[in-house]
Amino acid sequence: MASSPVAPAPSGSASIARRAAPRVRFAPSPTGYLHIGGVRTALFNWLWARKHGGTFILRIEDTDQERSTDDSRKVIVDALRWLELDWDEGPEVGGPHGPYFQMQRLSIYGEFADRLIGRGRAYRCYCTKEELDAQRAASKARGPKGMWRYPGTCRDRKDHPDRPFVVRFRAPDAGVVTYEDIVFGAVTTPNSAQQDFVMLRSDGVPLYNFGAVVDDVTMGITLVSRGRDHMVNTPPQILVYEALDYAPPRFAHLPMMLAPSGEKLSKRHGAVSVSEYRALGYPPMGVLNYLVRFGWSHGDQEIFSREDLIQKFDFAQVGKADGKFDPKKFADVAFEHLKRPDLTPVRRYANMVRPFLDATGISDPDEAKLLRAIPTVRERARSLREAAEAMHYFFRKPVFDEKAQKKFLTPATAPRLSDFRALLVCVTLWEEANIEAAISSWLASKNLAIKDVAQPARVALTGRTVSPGLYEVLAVLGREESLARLDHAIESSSVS
RNA sequence: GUCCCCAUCGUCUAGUCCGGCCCAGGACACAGGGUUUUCAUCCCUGGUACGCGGGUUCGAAUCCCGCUGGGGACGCCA
Repeated sequence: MASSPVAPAPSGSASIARRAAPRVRFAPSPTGYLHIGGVRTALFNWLWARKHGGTFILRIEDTDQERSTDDSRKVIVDALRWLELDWDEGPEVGGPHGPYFQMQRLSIYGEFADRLIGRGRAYRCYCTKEELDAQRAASKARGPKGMWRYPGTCRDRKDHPDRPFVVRFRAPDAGVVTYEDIVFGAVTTPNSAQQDFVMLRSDGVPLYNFGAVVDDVTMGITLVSRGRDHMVNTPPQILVYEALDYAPPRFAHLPMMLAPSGEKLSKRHGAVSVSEYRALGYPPMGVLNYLVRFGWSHGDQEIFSREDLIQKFDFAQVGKADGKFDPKKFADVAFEHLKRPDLTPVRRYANMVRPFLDATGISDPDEAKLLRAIPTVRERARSLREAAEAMHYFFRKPVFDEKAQKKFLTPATAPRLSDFRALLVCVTLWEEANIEAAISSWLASKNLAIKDVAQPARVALTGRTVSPGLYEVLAVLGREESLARLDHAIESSSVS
């Protein structure tokens, strides 16, 4: 297998040999939704590639045919696209090292397995699953402390051309594997702890520790970053690299993200999939920002734009300790992104909030009005869903909240509202500052405070007692619409 | 049982590599207060942490050892 073409080395005279552009990958198995912990892994890899002008590869590890589904593949791809974690090679974009689905690479694994068998580093094992299961059960029965390991029954057995077999790796009996983890430092594991693991199933489909290595080798992966739960797989994988005569890539394991309770983060702890967070109305960068700060830090900085992150991210600042997911902190980080126009420009905000507006029945909001409305709801909406809830009444006739109407739109308040409307008619240039100025002088002349009209006017204009500032609401609504709503409210107050 | 990893406020973390600037800083959360036309935003104040025990040192959150606690793995799952 040809080693992969990487970026050309800097020309000869350069005294400092620069490391070649990294090739990293995210390799999910399409067996469900895209877990938020998986996103963090994808993000760190993506960041590393983008920072160093490297290549980010998406590889689908679909060898578990029982659980893999095409739907799930689609969900993962959609989620990554939504998060804008774009891949340079992989499904839908192709690339020179494909295919990027493991089930389409079966012949490659077969080749590599044969090579290992030829070198005596792997062998065919004819033990049946039933036999092995029986042995496992027996050892379990012998005592709770006896964990079963494959005893190497077929290590020196002769080949049976007519019997089904799996291919096992021949693990060394002595020695150690040591590797330098970028985040955890030197990790040494004795080979005596390894066993002859299965590389290829009886149907020729590879298992994780073999498939991943073959793919990483043939795809030219230079750095593998994955969850700490995979750290135990690294020594056996390194053994395979060595048996194959390839230099292993660098490894950077990531501490795990647990549920607030300290358990493994799963569905029963609430939203864990990207699609759920998306549906809840959190912006992609909010999700990414929370995730990146989980296990990584850049001094005291909490909030990052995508560009900022690419510039500042480094595995050197990744911590080793596992942590617990905090929904409140998550919501706050997401809110910060929604609040700040420098992080979420108004047009982007508009695009993101539209589907949520649509869900409230506003399918084609007036663009100019939407752009005017967004700044007024930014700081009171912690999610896009809340944003839609906080502004849908700008786009349709308000429905009066019953209690609000009873309290603020009464025959007693009607005259004041009429006065209020009359003064607004005189405002020629309909802008917030002008509106405010006009109202202020009217208030002064009448010896009133804004308090005295604000709530009735608010209910008249929005239907509710809670809304952005009165002047802002008027400005968003526009002259005609404001006057019309006031008219309607005055009418219904006098009637009641 | 075997192997691997980890350990600073309730939570995410800075500080740990190169010991003194840390009687430990930031953020979220929590409690109290302020600004305010509603709701928010915003601002101020407060409490709470270096798991324990030994070393080394003039001096340790920082270095070493042990303990305890937590996590991961031991599949024809990934």
